[in-house]
Amino acid sequence: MNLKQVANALGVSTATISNAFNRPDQLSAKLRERILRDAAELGYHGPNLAARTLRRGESDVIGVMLSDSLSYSLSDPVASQLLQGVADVLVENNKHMLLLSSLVDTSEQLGAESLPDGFLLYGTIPQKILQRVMRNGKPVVIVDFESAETTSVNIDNEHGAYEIAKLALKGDKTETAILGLKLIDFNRVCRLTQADVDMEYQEISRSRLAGFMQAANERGVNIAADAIWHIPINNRHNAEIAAREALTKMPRPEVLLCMSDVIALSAIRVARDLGLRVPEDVAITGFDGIPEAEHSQPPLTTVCQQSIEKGKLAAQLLMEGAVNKQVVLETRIVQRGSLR
Amino acid sequence: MNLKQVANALGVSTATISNAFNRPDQLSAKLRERILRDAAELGYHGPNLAARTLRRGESDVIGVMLSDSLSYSLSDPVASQLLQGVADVLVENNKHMLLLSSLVDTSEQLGAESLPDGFLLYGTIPQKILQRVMRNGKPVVIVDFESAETTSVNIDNEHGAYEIAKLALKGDKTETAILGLKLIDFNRVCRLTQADVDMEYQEISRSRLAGFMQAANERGVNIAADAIWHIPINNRHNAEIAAREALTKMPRPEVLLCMSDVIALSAIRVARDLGLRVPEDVAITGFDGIPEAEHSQPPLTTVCQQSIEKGKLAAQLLMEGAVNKQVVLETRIVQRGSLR
DNA sequence: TTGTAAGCGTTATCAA
DNA sequence: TTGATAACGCTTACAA
Repeated sequence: MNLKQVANALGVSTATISNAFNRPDQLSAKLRERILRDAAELGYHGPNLAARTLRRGESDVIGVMLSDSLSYSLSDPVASQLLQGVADVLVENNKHMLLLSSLVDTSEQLGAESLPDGFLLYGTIPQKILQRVMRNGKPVVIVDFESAETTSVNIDNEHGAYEIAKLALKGDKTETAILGLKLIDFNRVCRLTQADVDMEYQEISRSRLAGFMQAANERGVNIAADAIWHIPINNRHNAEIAAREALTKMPRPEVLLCMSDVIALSAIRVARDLGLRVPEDVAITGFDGIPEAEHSQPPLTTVCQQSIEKGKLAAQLLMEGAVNKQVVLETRIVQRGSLR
Repeated sequence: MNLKQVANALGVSTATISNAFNRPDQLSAKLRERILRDAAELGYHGPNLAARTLRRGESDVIGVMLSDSLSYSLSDPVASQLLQGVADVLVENNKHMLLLSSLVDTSEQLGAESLPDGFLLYGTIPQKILQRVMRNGKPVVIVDFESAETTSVNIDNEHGAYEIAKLALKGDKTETAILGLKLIDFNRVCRLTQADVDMEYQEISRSRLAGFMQAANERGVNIAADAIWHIPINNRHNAEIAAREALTKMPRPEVLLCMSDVIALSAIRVARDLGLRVPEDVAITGFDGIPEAEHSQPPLTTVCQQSIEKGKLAAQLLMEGAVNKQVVLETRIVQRGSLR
């Protein structure tokens, strides 16, 4: 059932049907009502999106490209919250959301990239793919990733990390370990070497590391490379492995600086399993401010980033067609029981 | 940059370019290589999806329609897990995922429904919308929702609820309350009346209620209507309100049967706030088997449904073009600390 | 292996 | 308000 058939069936021209759906001002209200109703009855619910897109050059679809796999991203609380914010704004603007992953590199995926009117890219997207997406000339907003040529929304990772580490290293605590995110290019949990620490690697994890290290420096605390864990995937399983290693290390850390709440929450559980009291035996800090962080025992002291708001803002900038605007959102420390 | 321009630039015919992307066997491997490389250099990454879809009648896009808002669904652990499973299988099959919500009813949304090659519907979708989606003749698989005319994936909610209630009501415990999901058509947390209990209402919550009630009957336990809470939205906020009411009710419940893990986890927290020991003062059970349920204190005894697997299976059935196949997945009880 | 051309369902323009 | 028509970018049958 297509527009032409509907026009025939209703005894009006195709132009009138098209206008009924796209330009209400081009016909009388009654006629429009009648057309919409009768068309629906015939099983015609509006112009075919492919044809309409081809003709208009606009699909009302927004591509949301995630740096990780879709299924990982949907399981990660931070990515989920970002998507919630994005979804809210897109729905409000009558846009549809097409999920893409920068890990998929098939010709089908490349073809799909021609459909959206604009893109929202989340996380560390390979330069090559970013270039490809940008070259098609549609609006792009990137989140949690820096690029001078694009509108972007970021948080000040280094500052947030600095602030919380400074808070954690207050007093006389000195034995400190860091449970990091993906810090090097290796797919298993491990400790860093000094060479790893000195390496350049453009990820938010590096900014957080820099913040931690600066605070440690200022407090006169030394954190050796082998007290820093690389956690390639931010999930419970990896986090528990690293937390167990860190908390059984001798001398035992009095402070555990974690680069994500997921990691910190796992660390709290591991500490409990090991019979350690938090924060008396070991203080633990997180990063992100996910909802679960409020409800652990003890609740988590963390750096709150408003992920939902970040998603909303990014989507809004995309809707507005913001050009080359770089936004950096504030973070704030939320002090709870895991750190006195 | 389109296929024709690329053909001109490379000095070959449009058919050859098209074949290079779609039918590798129609030209020599070297020529194909050259074309793909040169085309990419020109900024052409493959056929325009709208045009390709229009011509082929296939978009490689699958529409995933959620009964709730996108942003709520992304925040709900069960829906998220389902989406993870779906995403995995779709990506494997080189399909793209377009998110839709049955709550959105604009002409844009209706238009968007013309794009996908098939639909996966999750949750209680209004009959009218289900009909509309089905009328366009594309494959449809529904999840957590029953309809004789469609392939569907469900779990046996009544049986799962029956089993866990039977377990919970073992021994001499009799004072019981139920924290339900959406049981009536009202948007605030409240208790039921007897009339509400007797009402017909096609939701999984009703099956779970039936299972609870049957087990209670068999145990000789009476659960009054005013010991059953209606929780219209499955989130922490609503759950806490209901849990607080239930746990401060006199006589105080010894058993709290919750229709979701999100609710049960909130109930555990509320119990702790009230100074009640779980399970000594009040035993609490959940439903779903979300990851967090393993890590609460105490960990939650619940009915495990494998939501990720459910999503995978549904997507597989959709990919296979299964016709009118009704699958009911097993649930299993996982006994942990919240119920002895 | 190549070139040609019809047609997918729409929108927009133009003249009536 | 209508009807006719070109164009959007592609795929594919067919002939070369």
